[in-house]
Amino acid sequence: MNSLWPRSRLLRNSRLLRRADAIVDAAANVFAERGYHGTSTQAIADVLGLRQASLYYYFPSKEAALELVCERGVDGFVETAEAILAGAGTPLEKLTALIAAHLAPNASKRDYVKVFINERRYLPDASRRRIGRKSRRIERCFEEVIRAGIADGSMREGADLRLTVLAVLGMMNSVINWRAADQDDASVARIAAELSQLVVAGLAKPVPARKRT
Amino acid sequence: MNSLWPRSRLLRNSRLLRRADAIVDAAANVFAERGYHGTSTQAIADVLGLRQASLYYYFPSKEAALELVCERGVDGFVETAEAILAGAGTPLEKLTALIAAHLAPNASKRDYVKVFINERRYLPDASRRRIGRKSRRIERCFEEVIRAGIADGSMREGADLRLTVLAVLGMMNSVINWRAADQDDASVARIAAELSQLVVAGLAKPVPARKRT
DNA sequence: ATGCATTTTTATAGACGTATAGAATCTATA
DNA sequence: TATAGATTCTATACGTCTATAAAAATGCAT
Repeated sequence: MNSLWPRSRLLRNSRLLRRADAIVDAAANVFAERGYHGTSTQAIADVLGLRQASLYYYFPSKEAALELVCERGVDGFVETAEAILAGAGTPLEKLTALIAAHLAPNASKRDYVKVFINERRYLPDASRRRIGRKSRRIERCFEEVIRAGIADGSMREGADLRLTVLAVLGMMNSVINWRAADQDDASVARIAAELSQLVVAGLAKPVPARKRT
Repeated sequence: MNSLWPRSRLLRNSRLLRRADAIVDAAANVFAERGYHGTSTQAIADVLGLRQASLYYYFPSKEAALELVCERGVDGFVETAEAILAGAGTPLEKLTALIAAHLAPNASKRDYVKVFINERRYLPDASRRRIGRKSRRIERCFEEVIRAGIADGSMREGADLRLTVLAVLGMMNSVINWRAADQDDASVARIAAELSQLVVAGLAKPVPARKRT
């Protein structure tokens, strides 16, 4: 009749996890604002109305906190991207979907994404590499979709694939640093639409096709 | 017959300036690698084989050093961009030239540019605003050239101008963070060409024009 | 060589930052 | 309400960091 853990332990865990979540959220907030090295554990505690030393009940070190934040910052990106790649649609449609999906967390997880983008380089080697592997999987999704587009004739050949992907990712990742924090989710969708348009069609006006009939 | 200052003073100044240059160069180097807040004045001194306290003969504070580095990082960008805008050429040609000019310092002033891009947000308010004004002048150059392109029919209408400019700048500014440091100047030119192509033409294959004759 | 100005060093004040230990307080439940 | 365990607090060790002051060393013109 007993479950694996006593009820109290489950309760404890759920409360602990909720609180831990709030702590990491505060860390993300301050890291995003002032950068990892510019943030003192005191500043994180201030956001929560906690004492500086109390944080160490929830994580063993400041570095560990950064790791948690970055983890959440990149979480879901890979899965979503790979799902889009595996799903239905033309390469051009998938590219547009990838861009929209990549930008969506700009609204829902702003601080986490910002920290992931700007501060992950300060992670200790081990976790930086682990997280770097995820980044590379995302890059590969974009690569694959463009490769497919070239193969089926919908995208132009001749571009340096890797370079193009890094450029497009760089463009998308810059958004977190210039989009106003107080804008709504719709603004992210609008940005995604504009960036897709830019990446797919470019700025030049297409040569008008001769009469179709 | 006397110049404004005695010869010794000029000599002093030129030597002082050369040395100051080396100091700022070392600061740029370490700031670029570890970030502003991740850098101790000790680390800068180590690069030079100097004692930590000796740095303060050349600048009054670490913040002042960051300011000098950022200053040099953005220096020339505005002038070059405005010159291109004022010069001859079609908007599309000018856009390509702007992109090439914006990327060129990636090779020649790598550390300075990297610090300007990644660390300027840690500048004290006054200098951050001053340097921010320069950034906005650069943005305006891109805006103007696209506006001109739309006006003369060479670029497509309907895009959000400001958003497009920020995206293109974000794309270009990301280069400093992913281009391998040990590559030659030619690689920057190649990247510039690719990015121009991407921004101008997009990834989609143009609909083949019906027979021209 | 001497003397003056420049540059660098030593020494250190004083603030701040991370992390630990153990005491105090809170919470849920019997 | 008494108790056990969870959470937070106080106090503090200990290292690191920026910046200053004064002494020492160096370079240079005469």
